[in-house]
Amino acid sequence: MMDTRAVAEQLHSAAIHLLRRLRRHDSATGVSGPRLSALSVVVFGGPITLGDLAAAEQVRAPTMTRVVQALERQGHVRRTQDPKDRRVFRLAATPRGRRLLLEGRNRRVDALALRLDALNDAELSALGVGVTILETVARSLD
Amino acid sequence: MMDTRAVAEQLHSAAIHLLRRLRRHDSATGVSGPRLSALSVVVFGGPITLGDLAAAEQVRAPTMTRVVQALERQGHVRRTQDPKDRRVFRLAATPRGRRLLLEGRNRRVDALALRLDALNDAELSALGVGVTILETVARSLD
DNA sequence: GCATTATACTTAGCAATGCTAACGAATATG
DNA sequence: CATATTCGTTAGCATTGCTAAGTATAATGC
Repeated sequence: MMDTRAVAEQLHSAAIHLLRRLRRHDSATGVSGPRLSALSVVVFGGPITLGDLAAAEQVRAPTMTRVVQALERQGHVRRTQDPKDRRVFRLAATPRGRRLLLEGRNRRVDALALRLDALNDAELSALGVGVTILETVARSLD
Repeated sequence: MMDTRAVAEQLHSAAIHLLRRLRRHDSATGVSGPRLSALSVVVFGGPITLGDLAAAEQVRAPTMTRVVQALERQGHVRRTQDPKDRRVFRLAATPRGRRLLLEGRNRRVDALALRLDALNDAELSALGVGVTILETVARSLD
C-alpha cells in the first residue's frame, strides 16, 4: 500500500522541473511561449476552432484572437471557413508552422533523450512503464 | 533494449498534459501565473537574489524586478539586505506568501492524488518507481 | 415566420508581463 | 586608485492577459 499523496507531490515537482528545463530550448524557435503553445495544439489537435483553442490554452477568446492573428501573419497557421456554421472557422497549421513546431519539439525531446541514454536498461524500462501509467493519469484529469 | 527517444517523447507529452490540467486549479489562488511561479521558487529556493530568481524563471532582470515589487506590495515576499554585498538583497517568502503558495500547491496535488487513488497497487508502485527515476533525470538536465 | 436569445469571434481599452537600452550604486580588477 | 564588471532599477516598447461591448450567425420560442 503506497501513499498516493507522496507520489503525487513527487510527480508534480518532477514534472515542473523537467518542463522548466526543457523550455530553455524554445528560444531557438524565435516564437514566443504563448504562440508556440497554441501552435502545438493546432498541430496536434488538428483543425480546431478558436474557442476550443482558447479553452485548451486556458485563456479567453479575445486573447486567442490576437495570438492567432500573429501566427497567421507569421505564416504558421491558416483559417478555413466551416461550411456548416459561418460564425466559426477551423485553424490548421501551415507546412511551415508544422515544421517550426516539430523542430522545436525535437530540440526538447533530443535534450531529454540524451539524458535517458545515461540510464541503464532496468531504469529505462521502469521509466517507460511509469510514463505509460502517467499518460492514463494525465488523461483522467479532465 | 528500449528506445530512449520514444520514452522521451512520451514523457514530454505526458508531462505537458499533466501540468496543463493541474494549472486549472491555480485561479483559486488569486495570483497570476508568473507571480505564483516566482513565489514558488522563493518559497522552496530559500532566500534568493533577484538575479538568480530571474534566471530560474527564465526572464530578464527588469521583468523580475516588477514581479517582485508586486509580490512585495501584496505581502507575499520581503527583501533583506545582504551584508556582504550591498548591491544585492535576498528575497524570502512571508508567512502569508508561504501559506498562499502551499495552499495552491495542495489543490494541485490533491487533484492529482485523487486520480492516483484509482490506480491499483501494482500501477501505483510502478509509477512511484518511474517518478523517482524521473527526478534524477530532471535534475540531470542542467 | 419572425422575434428573441444564444453562440462565435472581434474590437477597444486596460493591466500585467516580456524585452532592450541606459543608468546608478557597489564591487572587483588592473 | 582608475577602470571594468556586476546588480538592480527605470524608461519605453511589444505582447499577452482580462472585461465590456459590438457584429454576425445560428438556435429557440411564440
